[in-house]
Amino acid sequence: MHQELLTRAADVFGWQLHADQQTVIDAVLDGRDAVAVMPTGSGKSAIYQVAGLALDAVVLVVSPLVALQEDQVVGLAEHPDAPRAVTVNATKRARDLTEAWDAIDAGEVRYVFLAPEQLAKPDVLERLQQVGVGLVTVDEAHCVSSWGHDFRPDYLALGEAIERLGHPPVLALTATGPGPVRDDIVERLAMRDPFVLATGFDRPELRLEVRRHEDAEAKREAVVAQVAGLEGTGIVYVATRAETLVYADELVENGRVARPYHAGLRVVDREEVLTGFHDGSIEVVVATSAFGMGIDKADVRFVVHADVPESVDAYYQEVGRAGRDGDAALATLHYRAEDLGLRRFFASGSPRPASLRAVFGAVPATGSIDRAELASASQLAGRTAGRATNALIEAGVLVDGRDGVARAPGVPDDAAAAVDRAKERAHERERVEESRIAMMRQLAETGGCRRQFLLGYFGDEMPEPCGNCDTCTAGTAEQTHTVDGARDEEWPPNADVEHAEWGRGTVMSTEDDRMTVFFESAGYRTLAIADVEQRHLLERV
DNA sequence: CGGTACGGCTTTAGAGCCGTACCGGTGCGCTAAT
Repeated sequence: MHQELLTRAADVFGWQLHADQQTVIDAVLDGRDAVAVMPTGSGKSAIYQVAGLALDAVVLVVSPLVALQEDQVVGLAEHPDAPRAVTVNATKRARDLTEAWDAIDAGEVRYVFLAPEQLAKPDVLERLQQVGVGLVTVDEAHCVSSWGHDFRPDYLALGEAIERLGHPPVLALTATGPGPVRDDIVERLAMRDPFVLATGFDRPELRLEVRRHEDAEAKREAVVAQVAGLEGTGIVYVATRAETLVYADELVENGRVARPYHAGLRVVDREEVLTGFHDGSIEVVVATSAFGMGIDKADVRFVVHADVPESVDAYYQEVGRAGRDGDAALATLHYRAEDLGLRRFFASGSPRPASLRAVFGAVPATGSIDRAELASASQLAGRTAGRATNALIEAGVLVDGRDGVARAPGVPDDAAAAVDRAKERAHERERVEESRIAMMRQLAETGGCRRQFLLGYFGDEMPEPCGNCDTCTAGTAEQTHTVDGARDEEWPPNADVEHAEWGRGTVMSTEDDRMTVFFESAGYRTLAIADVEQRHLLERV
């Protein structure tokens, strides 16, 4: 990287960039797409901010939460020599929005922060096309994979929006990107031969524990008793909004300064909890998964899961909020197999066939239709229409085109066949989701080292048990894990394989007599290595 | 999928059991009512 740019980064922002950051900056300045998977706090934002110093065009930053965008703009404005940054979103007053766009048009703005929903609006895209975008950054890029399909459909249309901006270099940033998620991001954002950087996932200062329960009542008592006795600040994650209230009450009765947090609270209450947590006046936040992105407190001492998370990815993100200062921290999962039921329910909501038919029927046989028009033409709620549309696009019967959604070329006019294909594809997705829950179950139920399992899931091999988890302490980890170098050579992590029924897959990890493979159509599958070898279940491809 | 609330039932009046219906997470943008 040029010394000149390093000097400017130091002058403007006061940063000494480390080698990882520099290689990614070099890649995007060379015009390449890039994916950077780096832990929170390792300076991901510095990558696009410094790249922006070297570019003479707008740096678009797609970010999931408006509140985070405002924080980033404030953060940039604290550096007097930093280029100007603005946000574009629906919460802004009309006058401020006009002023922001005027400044963008006049070339006075370098960083533009917005949510993917903005890029779904034709006028926003048109104005950005005219002013010219030099780099598209997708922050928290795992949202593309986890939210795009149903919750926030506009995430899936990002790839098309990027094409319409002339495909400037695309930079995807996330802290959680195991192979399958990374591949999904690359595909959805239509990235071309991206430079991929994934730095270490291990957080050795976190002690990992799982406590198993049979009875729901006993579990609740155990959680309250544990958290009441823990030192310092922490987070208790629960599955439902109602539980945040129950646990917060019980913790208060047990002498802790605890507050509930979930997305249904009034904005002022949410802000109060966030502020109190950050300044230390609130010791324990009992929260649903809404309490997450943007939490940046160094001295969180514990994360306790009162309910099992939906995936290993979610678990790792949530426990990763403890111990950012590098001091010892505790992550305890209170596990009941029955709690997985709620996760299955959340994962099971494929679009109804009637919605698929309505959307397909509303797309003209020739030409295309705007996504917003599609919702009204199909007489469905916006979100239902968006999900059904994405399901049809995923199934390949519709395409996201320049002027909206259109019939895929070469696909028959037959609505029933189109709906069947989309149903089949949605079913595949459900199988993948179920397999992710199954991996969470394995992590909770394994007698092996938790950290070895966790790192294996992220494609990082850890040769020895970690010594800082409950199974290592209990001694079961040592018994369970046997490293077999020869086997590892034959089925190394990230090897591409083919299975007769499940098709193409990627080896995630091998342990004991089993190996875990991620299949695009069937998700995570654990195979007995003896079977694989004797019955030739897998082929290297 | 699993928990809970509730209505109806009974070896019928006070309490417990059973079956059924319902509910459950994440945020953007926009609109209507205040």
